[in-house]
Amino acid sequence: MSRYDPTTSEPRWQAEWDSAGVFTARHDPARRKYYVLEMFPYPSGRIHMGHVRNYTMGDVVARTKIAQGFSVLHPMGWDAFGMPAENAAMERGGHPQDWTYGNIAVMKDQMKPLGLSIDWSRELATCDPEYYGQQQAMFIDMMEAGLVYRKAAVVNWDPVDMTVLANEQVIDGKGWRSGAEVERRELTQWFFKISNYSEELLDALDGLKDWPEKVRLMQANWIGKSRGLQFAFETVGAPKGFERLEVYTTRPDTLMGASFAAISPDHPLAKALEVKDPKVAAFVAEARKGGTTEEAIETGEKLGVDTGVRVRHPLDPDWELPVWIANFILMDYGTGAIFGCPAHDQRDFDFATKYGLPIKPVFVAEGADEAALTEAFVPMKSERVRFVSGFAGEETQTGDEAVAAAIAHAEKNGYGVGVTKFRLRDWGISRQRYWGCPIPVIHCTACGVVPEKKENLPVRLPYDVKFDMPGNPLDRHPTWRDVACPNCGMPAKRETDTMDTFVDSSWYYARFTAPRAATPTVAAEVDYWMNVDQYIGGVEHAILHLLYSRFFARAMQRTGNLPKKAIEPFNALFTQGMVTHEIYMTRDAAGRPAYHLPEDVTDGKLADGTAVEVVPSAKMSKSKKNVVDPMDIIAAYGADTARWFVMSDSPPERDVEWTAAGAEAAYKHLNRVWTLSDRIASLPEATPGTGDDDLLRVTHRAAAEVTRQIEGFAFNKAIAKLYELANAIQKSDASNAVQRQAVMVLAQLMSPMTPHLAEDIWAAQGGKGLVALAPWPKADPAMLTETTVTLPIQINGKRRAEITVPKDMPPAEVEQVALADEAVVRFLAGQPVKKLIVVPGRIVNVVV
RNA sequence: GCCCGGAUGGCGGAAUGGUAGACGCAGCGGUCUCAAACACCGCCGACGCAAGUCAUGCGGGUUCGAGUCCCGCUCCGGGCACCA
Repeated sequence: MSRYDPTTSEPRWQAEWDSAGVFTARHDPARRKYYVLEMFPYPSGRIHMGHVRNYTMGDVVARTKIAQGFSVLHPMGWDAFGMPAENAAMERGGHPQDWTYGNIAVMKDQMKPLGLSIDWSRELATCDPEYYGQQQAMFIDMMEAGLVYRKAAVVNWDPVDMTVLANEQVIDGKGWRSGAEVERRELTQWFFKISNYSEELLDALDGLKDWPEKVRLMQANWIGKSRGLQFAFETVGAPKGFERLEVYTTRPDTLMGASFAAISPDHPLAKALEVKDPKVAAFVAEARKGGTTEEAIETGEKLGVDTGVRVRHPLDPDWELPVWIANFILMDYGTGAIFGCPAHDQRDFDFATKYGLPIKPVFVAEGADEAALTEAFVPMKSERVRFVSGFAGEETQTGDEAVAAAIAHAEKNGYGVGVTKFRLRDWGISRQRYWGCPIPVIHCTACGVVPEKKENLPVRLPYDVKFDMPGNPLDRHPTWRDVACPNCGMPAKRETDTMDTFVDSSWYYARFTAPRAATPTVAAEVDYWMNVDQYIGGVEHAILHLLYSRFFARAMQRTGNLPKKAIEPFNALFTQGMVTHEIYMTRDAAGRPAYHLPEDVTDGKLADGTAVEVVPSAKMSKSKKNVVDPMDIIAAYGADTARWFVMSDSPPERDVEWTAAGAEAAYKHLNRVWTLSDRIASLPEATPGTGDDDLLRVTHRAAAEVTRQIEGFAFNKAIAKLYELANAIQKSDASNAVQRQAVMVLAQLMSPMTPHLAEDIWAAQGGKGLVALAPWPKADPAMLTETTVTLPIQINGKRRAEITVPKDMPPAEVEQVALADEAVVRFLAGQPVKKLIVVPGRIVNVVV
């Protein structure tokens, strides 16, 4: 008898895998490659259970593919630029670079004991000049390709700290440190022309068959292709230069219901009016308060001011509409100006009701009378409506038909044109921060904006910076900032904005194929390894990161940095759920919450006996202290227990709640499996038994099922099957040889999830070499077939009996057997059978 | 506010439109033990003595048959372009 002892055996197997080079990715043209990638972590300080879950999923895929004979690339890196490093420097002193590299060292040390099949020789960090220098080279390539430009864009401005704030740093419209009311302010910023690819990024979604449907839908809605009418109102009483007001609408069919026009507070007309009209100026100033997020704008109180300017209705020159400035209109979408049709848009309805503007229906529900509206009538697109006013006539039609008719009418009569627009905006990448990739351009008074010469790359971040005052320290760094113009040699200034960290993460997957190359990528390596076959990460990245990566793949190909294929970076995507935990909270006298770590809470009480309030499970977060440190679990039970737990029970796309009981149960099961193997190993050679064939069939069926479930990303179901196989071996009375065979297959099938225990069992049963390299078990189809089948019999849809018949019995015979069944006869009680439905191999339903 | 998901026993969950609750946890009963723990065996949706009835967030609908499809809600979660 020997004990399951993960603490000593896990490091031993990790050393064995290392020395055998099991996980080193090899460019081997003779073998099929498989590239599996998990979204790389931000080096926040310590790994958490979410990381364990994410990387274990990737590991299961990678290990299965290795066993199936693929040449596997499974790399790891660090998304190492970002705000937290600067925040740490401001709060605790120190330097973002030191903080970041320190965290990377700690987290790497924490990841090693998990026994992940990572090729660490390809490790990269985005804050490494070796990485961001290549990124700068690509930025310059993109400039040359016309994919980069500058324009004014709004940012969150903290008027007290005199600094730009991230959306995260705006809390209830106020700066997180100063508490001052945030304003929207315009700044000249760098942009990538992702909008050049709107149509293509949308169309190509159809080809992403192995992406979750919901992610494709979210991206499609985000890109937001719409067909609408663009036309211009003729203005009355507007300042010079504003004789026309351009409007885009997706609902031109409601034009006859217009009761006002409205423009964004950021619209040029609003800016022109604010100069001369104090009332407008006051409103616009008020409307610019608050953050820049669409959520803040859309959920705030809808306010407006009448500018006094009027516009003529395009279909009736005598009909004038007032022009309002409204705080809910986004300058970034359409033309920043709309017409309001209160009868058929709820937001316009609320606005009109509030300010006493007319509400005039254009159509009513088919068959309904025209009556006063209590809310906007917005039909579904396919719903037929009856027009009661306007050019579209009296006939009924659907919304889609009406829109098309209205565009046709406008084009025929020359007052507007049908246009296709996208909601997707260009990608603003400028950040007024230090800890990011410097934008490699120089501003020269004579030459304008000049890219840095490629031979001068990387433009390195200076180390000697201080974070003792708000703002970007690069702005205050004279020797770094003040340089000679690369073009004319005259004194010039370096761009001090750095890049959005999403840029860093938009191409790292390609860099992994040649992480040390002197160019961003290397054709031969990209050709072999790309695309990523399986990408795994959180659903919170469903839109931005994934869309930016898809854009970057295209931009890189355009600039020759991603040769040949790789138009789509990720062939298959899996979005995993979060790891959650209950939150334990107490309140102080003032009612402010205090949070407590799970390890400090026993039976709902703190050590001093205070009862805690239990808040339902939520994403593990440091601020709520509902975290379990993976290192504690590994120390107590070993990595395999943590891995087995996060893969069992919950489906991987859903959240999983970490519970101490669950971890304990996982540990117990692994012990049971070890004990089972140990018992079989200690049986004398050639111990006879009964039921060999049964156990073999169970083993083959398990191999088939587990493989199917792993390949379908249903790890919880794979684990359920592994429980069944372990239970079956436990109960079996088969011969020693067959039991050994079964337990070795069990070890192999478990090896992606619990690789160390699998090696232990493999070795104990006399397996050759490492189980990590043993060929994946293949089920014999002959062992999977059944000869009989049990069919439930329903009477009027309720299950009343069951029969067991040969699998291939013809339906007519099944009917006879079913109707002759004693229970069926009893239930029918002589009633005539109206209908009999036999679904072969499935069910019989008798209708009376 | 807008876009996208989710909801099934005490708990996590399973179920190509075809026997609702696989598998696991907790619980209950038993074996072993002086005893406890461990381990092992068995039971385990609710109500009912039983036959059976009721059960997949709520309200409708389609179907021989609905957890699954359709319509209308509720609650919870993710995203909303400077968190990563």
